[in-house]
Amino acid sequence: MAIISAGARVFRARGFAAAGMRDIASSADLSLGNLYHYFRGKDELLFFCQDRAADRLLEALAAARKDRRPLRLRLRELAVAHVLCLLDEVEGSAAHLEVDALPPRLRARIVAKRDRYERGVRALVTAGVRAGSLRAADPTIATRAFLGALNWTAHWFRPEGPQSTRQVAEHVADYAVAGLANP
Amino acid sequence: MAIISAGARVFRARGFAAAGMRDIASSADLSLGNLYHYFRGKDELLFFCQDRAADRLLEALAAARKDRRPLRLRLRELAVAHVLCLLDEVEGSAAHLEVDALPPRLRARIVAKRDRYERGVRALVTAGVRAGSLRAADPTIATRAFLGALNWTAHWFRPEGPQSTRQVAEHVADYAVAGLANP
DNA sequence: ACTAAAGTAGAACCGTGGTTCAATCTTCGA
DNA sequence: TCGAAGATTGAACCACGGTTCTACTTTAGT
Repeated sequence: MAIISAGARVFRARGFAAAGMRDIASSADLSLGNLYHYFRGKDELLFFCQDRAADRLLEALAAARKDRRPLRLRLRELAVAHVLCLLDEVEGSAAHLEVDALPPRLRARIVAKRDRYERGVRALVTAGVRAGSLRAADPTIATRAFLGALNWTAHWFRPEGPQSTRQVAEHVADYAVAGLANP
Repeated sequence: MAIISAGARVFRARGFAAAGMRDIASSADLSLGNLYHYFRGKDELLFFCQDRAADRLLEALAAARKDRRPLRLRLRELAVAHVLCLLDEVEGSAAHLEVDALPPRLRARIVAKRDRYERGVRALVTAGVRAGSLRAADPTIATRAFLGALNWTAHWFRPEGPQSTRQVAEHVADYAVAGLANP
């Protein structure tokens, strides 16, 4: 699946619409025609990128659900995993931007997974609110703002920077959870 | 400047690369050729959208600087203005996504303004940390996470939803500031 | 070794879309 | 009234890029 990684790399660098199949092919050390031997087209390639990233997020969600520690810690760990998914796995970044670039059929499948993820995170947040350890005037909005703080990392993080992905992920996660914490 | 608004609307709906000059023209009730009478090209149109939004953000920053209340309140008001800029002024949303779509010359001018804004916000955050009312392990990262929570709103907000832009802006701002607050 | 399936390549097709152009219509001050 | 500057149009140009096609090469099972 090195092809998917190459595609995700180009998607991330240039954006979906601006990314050319020729770019992706050469980035994957394939000829253009050969690339079409593996994928029906550009849409499908993006779909696989997004699908893999969504699966990874859902895995992290499942782990956070099994966990029995306080919800603050569980959400923090989820947040770290979320950011690492965006920064380490190149597919992740491509996945989170440009969800609407897909044709309806494929788009629906990704949106479904993404919604499942968001609902799961929201459930954790509301559980925390009920338990008293978290606070959120509007859990839906708070959850989206929480995820926004995480997602935006893909926009500004540069690997050449001084901090490792893990350091960045932990700092961002600390901030994101603090916004929900009950003082 | 109704043309800029129309352009921003299409940019936001379809994304820069996918937005066609024909779409923009018809959305602005202009013929394609006439659109080129007012703007040299697609790049310049995006540039004006981003430039206006950046100016609006800088205005909000200036207001937050003049303010003499506690930094938490000033940052909250800045956050509300920031989100409202994204949601109310259609140009705003177009501005924040796809910064890299511009040719180097124009891009540099936008990036300069955006950096000035981010530095200004970061200065407010570090001032709050020094004063003891705020807390941030890494002010640069915290500021970016803060702005991320705000910026991501443009991705998920739908005007048809139950809440007004102002309500959403205030909820998001509450969350974003809480992430910086010293408990 | 043989052959069928999969891998690989390069060129060509063709629609889309940014841009340009020449021509016509409005506006408005002199 | 006249004419120049700006507004407006529709069509045409042309490059870029997604996709397809056909032919050649490698692999793998019998």
